Amino acid sequence: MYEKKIPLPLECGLAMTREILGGKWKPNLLFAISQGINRPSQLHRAIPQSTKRVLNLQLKELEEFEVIEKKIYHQLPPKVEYRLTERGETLMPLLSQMNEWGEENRPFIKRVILNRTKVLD
Amino acid sequence: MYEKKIPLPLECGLAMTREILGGKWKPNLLFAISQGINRPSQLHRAIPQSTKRVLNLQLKELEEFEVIEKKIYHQLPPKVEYRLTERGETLMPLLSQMNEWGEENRPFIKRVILNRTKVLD
DNA sequence: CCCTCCGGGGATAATTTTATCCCCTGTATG
DNA sequence: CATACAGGGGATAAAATTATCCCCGGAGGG
Repeated sequence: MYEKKIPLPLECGLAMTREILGGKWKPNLLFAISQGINRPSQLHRAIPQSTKRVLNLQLKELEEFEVIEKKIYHQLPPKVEYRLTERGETLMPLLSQMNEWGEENRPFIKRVILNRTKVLD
Repeated sequence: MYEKKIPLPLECGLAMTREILGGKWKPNLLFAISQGINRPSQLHRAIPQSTKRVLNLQLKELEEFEVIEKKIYHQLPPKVEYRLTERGETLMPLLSQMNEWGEENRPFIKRVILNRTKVLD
């Protein structure tokens, strides 16, 4: 994993949460897993904008912080399942709120983003 | 501002929220402003790990998405005050939860982070 | 005159995060 | 044999975000 050169503020709750949920696809992954979409290939199909590779990296970090658990079935073809840990469960309310707030404000935010380039017509 | 080359999923609530709160210091800024620490120099003193420059950039983005408002008093010495907009107020519950979750899990997260390098003893 | 404070930002570097590309084991199916 | 599926990851590039450096105007106090 990439080793940070700039230490992050370990005494700040906000920074801690950011460390867990800050990854681009982490919230989506957690959300999906909580809904039972818990196998790597399923997750990739659920989030096709990303790549297996990247999703694996983010999953690994979620696992490192014990927010999800990985179960490997030593079979052929291989089978892997992720699921939320207890700690992970405690994140769900937060995720829901993030999603709700985003949905409620989406129309506006979208407009702002699109207007950043449109103005140049 | 930097113009993104990879378009973000405009139909996803989580992505929208990330767009607003994703900046490294944005949650801290919002939190501080909500507490009445609302002048640029005060904010910088409250978040000395960052720089005026960087804080200004992030404040500008928060302003762009109408989460905060900037009031400029044309005086000498100049005076500027930020405050939450209505939209910004709706973020506060989210921020509180992020902070709480982070605080509750801080000991553990901290340990994980520190152990990433310590193992090499 | 020098330093401090208030506010600001251009230019550029460094860091961090994501993406891309391609290869791997092994089974099954056309 | 080729392709698809299940799982995985090294190497490297690109993108995005943060940091650093230094300068600006103007007022005020030693």
